[in-house]
Amino acid sequence: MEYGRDITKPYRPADEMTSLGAYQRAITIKVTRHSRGSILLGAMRWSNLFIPTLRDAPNDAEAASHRLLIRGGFIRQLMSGHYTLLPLGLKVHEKVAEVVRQEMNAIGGQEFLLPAMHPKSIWEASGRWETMGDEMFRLQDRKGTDLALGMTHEEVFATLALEVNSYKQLPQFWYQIQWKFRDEPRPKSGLLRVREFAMKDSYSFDVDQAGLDASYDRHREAYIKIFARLGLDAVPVEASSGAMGGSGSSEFMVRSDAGEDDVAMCPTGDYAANVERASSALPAIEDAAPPAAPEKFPTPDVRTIKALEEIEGGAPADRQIKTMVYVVDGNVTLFLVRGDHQLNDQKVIDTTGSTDIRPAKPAEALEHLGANPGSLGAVGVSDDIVIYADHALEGRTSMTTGANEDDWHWRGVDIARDINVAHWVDLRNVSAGEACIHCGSPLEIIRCIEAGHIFKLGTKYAEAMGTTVLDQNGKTQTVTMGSYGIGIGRNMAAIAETSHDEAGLIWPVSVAPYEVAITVVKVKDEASMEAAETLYGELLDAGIDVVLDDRDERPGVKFKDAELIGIPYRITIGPKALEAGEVEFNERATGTTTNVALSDIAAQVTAEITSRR
RNA sequence: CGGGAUGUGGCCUAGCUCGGUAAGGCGCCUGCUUUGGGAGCAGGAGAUCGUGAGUUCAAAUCUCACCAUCCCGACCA
Repeated sequence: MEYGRDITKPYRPADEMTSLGAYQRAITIKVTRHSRGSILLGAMRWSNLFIPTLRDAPNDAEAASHRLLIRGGFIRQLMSGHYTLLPLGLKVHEKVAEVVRQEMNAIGGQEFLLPAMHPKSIWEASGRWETMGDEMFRLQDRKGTDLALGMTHEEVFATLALEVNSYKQLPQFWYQIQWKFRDEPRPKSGLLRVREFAMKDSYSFDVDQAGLDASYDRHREAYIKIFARLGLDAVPVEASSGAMGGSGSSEFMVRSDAGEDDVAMCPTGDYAANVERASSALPAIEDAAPPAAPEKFPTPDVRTIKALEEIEGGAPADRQIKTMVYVVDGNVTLFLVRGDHQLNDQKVIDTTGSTDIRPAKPAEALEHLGANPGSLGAVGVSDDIVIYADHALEGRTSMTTGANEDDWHWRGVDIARDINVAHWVDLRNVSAGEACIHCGSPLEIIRCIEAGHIFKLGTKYAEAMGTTVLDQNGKTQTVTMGSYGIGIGRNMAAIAETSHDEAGLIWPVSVAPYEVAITVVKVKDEASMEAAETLYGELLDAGIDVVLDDRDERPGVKFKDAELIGIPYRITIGPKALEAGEVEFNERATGTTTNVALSDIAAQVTAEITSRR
């Protein structure tokens, strides 16, 4: 009897499988919308599958997830930021999406599917046709009408919600899993940051703030469950709301060097925030009593904090005021932080509420302040220059700062007395080792992947679209919205990034491309192949997503592939053990192998897998 | 957009300094041998050396331009 490449000899049902339609149905992974139980599993013989594994990763792939997803035959790049999901990649992607879908449904989410292409008008209504800038892909149709490829869907959903008219219909949780297009300035690390990707985006609609708070909390809990099921250790952290606006947001962060965000975390777990908005407690500094007025003193060639520390009559960095000159909405604006602190750009954006921000050019500083960078300060500047100062400078006296005259500085500056601060705000970067604002423990700064982000949007978009309902008093109320996002492919990459070893990927059962592989050591051994086919049928019947490795390859090749691809369990059928009525059962994550009676293996594997879904 | 790097069969690389018409490994095809950890032998297919221009008797190699990709910084799921 011939095995191996013979696709005309399926396990079952033999007659059905000979029709092309039945065969296609069988090999198609179909994930239905409502429950895990209805995931239909295909007939999967490895000898017929397209799983192009590679021994070497392309040299321009650096991130572990990127390398392994390519080597394992999950993805291929078409161009920068655009990836093809190969059959194996699509299976994982669908399973991640299905976990998300189930948890959204569990909190009452209703699934939609919105167009990816939008008219200019709705983006103009929210003001984002302008503010999204180059991030938005734009195009025109044959009539010359301006269109955009959707990068998010607040506008469209808020428009749909025009048909909700009564508070009695609220809250509503609406979501979709759909493609987003973002013209990222720098796509990177395989699936971690791309320009075209599937996102689950959901939106809540409530009559009031209390309703929004509750909707937000329900999403937060759903997200915690989602990440737990995906095998991701995702920590909710306080986040900046960025371009979305709104009153608050949390990011779900997965610790990884491949990430792009830094999170300040208290080791006790009582505080975690993106450095874009993190704060910390600083020890108080005792200042000497200031002189009656600041003193100007010569500082030839001093242009840096460090140089000012070292010069005769200078001051340590924590007694200096660093003056950063920016242009905000066209106006020169000063941001002051302590000399040893770093200005955080996101905090500048968040506190000013503007996205039109750039550092001033030296010529602009010279024009408005009278000196070049290195000698700039806020003492005695014109009243029409708005000054923001960091909290760490509040109450400080006897400070040193630039005198707005090259080669001169002030000392003895009493900030309250000498500088006209308009806004006392948080502007500085938190550094590792600074004290937690809750418990005083030293904070750690941890590199993370942003796996999800939830926002309290408030009424911004509903107002723009005119989305209102009548409340219990018959009064018109603008609905208040939340929006909640999870990148499907990004999460897939995050799992790969955090769960692999030298041999390859280690998928959790919940998203594994196959739950178990049956590896036939010697396909030409009839007894082996028969046992394998029988077991394969039993597992299919039990609803297990199983692949039969019936390739006529040496066993080493098959073991390596199964490990690279990260299939959680492997059943090895070899002639010797089989004579004793046994097969090997191997767990990918631990590497443990046990011999199990052939008669017991199906039940044991099924129990193991179903307990881990 | 600023800085750095790279582009040679499907994948990894050599060749480039010092021009002479492309080499090896993996993979693929055929045959034989092999069969519990990426097999061996023999034969074979597959490359306008990113694109274009220039220099030269001659360009993968030198020059210029462009394109693409990756990495580091400003943005976000």
